[in-house]
Amino acid sequence: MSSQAQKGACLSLGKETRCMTCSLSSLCLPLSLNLEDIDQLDRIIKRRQPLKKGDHLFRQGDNFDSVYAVRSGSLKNYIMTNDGEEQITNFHLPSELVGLDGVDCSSYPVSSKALETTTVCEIPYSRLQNLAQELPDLRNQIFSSMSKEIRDDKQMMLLLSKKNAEERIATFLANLSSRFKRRGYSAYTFRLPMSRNEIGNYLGLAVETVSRVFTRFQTLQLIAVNGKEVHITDRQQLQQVAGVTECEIEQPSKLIAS
Amino acid sequence: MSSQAQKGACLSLGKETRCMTCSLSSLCLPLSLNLEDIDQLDRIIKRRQPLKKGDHLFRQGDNFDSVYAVRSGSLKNYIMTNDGEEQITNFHLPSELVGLDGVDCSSYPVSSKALETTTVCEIPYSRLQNLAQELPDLRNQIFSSMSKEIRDDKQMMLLLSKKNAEERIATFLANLSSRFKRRGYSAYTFRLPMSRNEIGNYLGLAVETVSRVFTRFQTLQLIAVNGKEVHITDRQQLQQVAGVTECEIEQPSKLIAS
DNA sequence: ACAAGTAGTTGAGTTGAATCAAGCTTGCTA
DNA sequence: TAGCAAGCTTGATTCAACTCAACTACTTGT
Repeated sequence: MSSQAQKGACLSLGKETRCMTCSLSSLCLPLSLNLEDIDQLDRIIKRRQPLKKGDHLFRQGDNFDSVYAVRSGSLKNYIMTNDGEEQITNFHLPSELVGLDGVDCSSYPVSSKALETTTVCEIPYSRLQNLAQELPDLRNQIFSSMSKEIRDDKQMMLLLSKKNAEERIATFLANLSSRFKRRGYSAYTFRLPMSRNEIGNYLGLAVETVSRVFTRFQTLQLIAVNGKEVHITDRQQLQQVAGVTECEIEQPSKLIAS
Repeated sequence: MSSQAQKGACLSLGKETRCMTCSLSSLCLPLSLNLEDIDQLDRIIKRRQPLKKGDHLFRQGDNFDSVYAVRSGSLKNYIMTNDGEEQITNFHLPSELVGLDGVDCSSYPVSSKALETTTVCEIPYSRLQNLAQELPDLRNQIFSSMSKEIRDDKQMMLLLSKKNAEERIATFLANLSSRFKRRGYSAYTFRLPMSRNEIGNYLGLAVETVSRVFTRFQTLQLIAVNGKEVHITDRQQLQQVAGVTECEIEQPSKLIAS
């Protein structure tokens, strides 16, 4: 478990860790920043102590000062409803940026909590802002990340407003599969970092429904599940149930493609 | 109808229209750009011929080249599902920016269609990008708009995944009310620019359900409806049904507040 | 001014997912 | 390693919203 969590982390840990040598840099900095630019970015990034499962990276209402890149582990972001219920708005895997939705607020509009032992790179926003002025590529990268988040959110709205339970879960699994694949893990066998409860919360379904659909998908030979371990037996069929074509699941951005 | 649509438009129409004299500038450019900055922005903005009801501002897949500010009228943005159904992701009222979710794509990820006669200011993205490099305030303004959109999207997810039909419609009406108020219209009496069908599509409800809830709200003396004309009789109660506090409906951004 | 189509309302019946309830499994800790 | 709590699964029942259907009220075009 610990070894799996480390796979996505930087090659050399400790104080000497640099963006330039980080195995994630091609994902969290997909544009071709030149070496000098990377070096500048490197200098403002703080490496933090790992978060333990259940620790908060930040809480809704906390003073907004930094954005974060996940290095290993995973996070859930959630907002609170008036009656104290939580609504999960996102799960974050290694290389993904967290906290950009706080940019124009004095405080974070969501809470972010570790689902397992998790390490992040902290990027103080005020310094990022200064740096963005000098580095057009970096600035575009931030625009790009935000714009991707907006697009993903629209897809999520579609899911929540039009898809039934089976389609939601198929979409969720196919999406996770693509994200793991992109990060060099298997697209077919992976471990869910979140509970059934959290999946249901995120997808707008009751836990029981999540459980039932998992069982149904196993009967249909689409997946094989053992606790949190998932094996996708028929990826194509799963994507068909999801009602999406491959490219919709994780659309490569213009900048990555070029 | 036409006169109402014009209220939000620039004070002087025609070729001489300038951001500086536009009654919307405090909304679409809420930060304190200095006069020189506004002048620079002014030079890159194109005023377009009004769109007629049903005209597209752009279509999903169109080459991304500009973002737009609505001057008068209204737009709906929508994505297409695989089976050709549309999912409305947003309605846009005067002063709101449209098209920012295309920033890191070569093409718009959504379509945008006029709900009535609508005028927009076109801002060519390549030139905005150059300008953003020189004007930190403008750059922050763009970050800010995108980040607000992300926050709104999260609230929409909460609505779609946790709220029932009554809560959804109350939230929708309370939100529109706040947006009209902010633009100098009445918060209590306004005209819905969209059909019941479009409201249902947006909120993840059947048309019939929208209609029934409208009727129920009238019986409860929360609102009075006559076709597309809505009068809010008990705003406080409506907000209570919506399950939000006033500030959540249209959260002022840090930049506007400061 | 009228016909025809579109948008909105209302009622009846159906249904997919929620809720309630109970049993099972896993993992922690004392 | 026994005992307990939390997470997960499965079944039975309920219910909010959907679908289908019929009717009414507006538009719009000729």
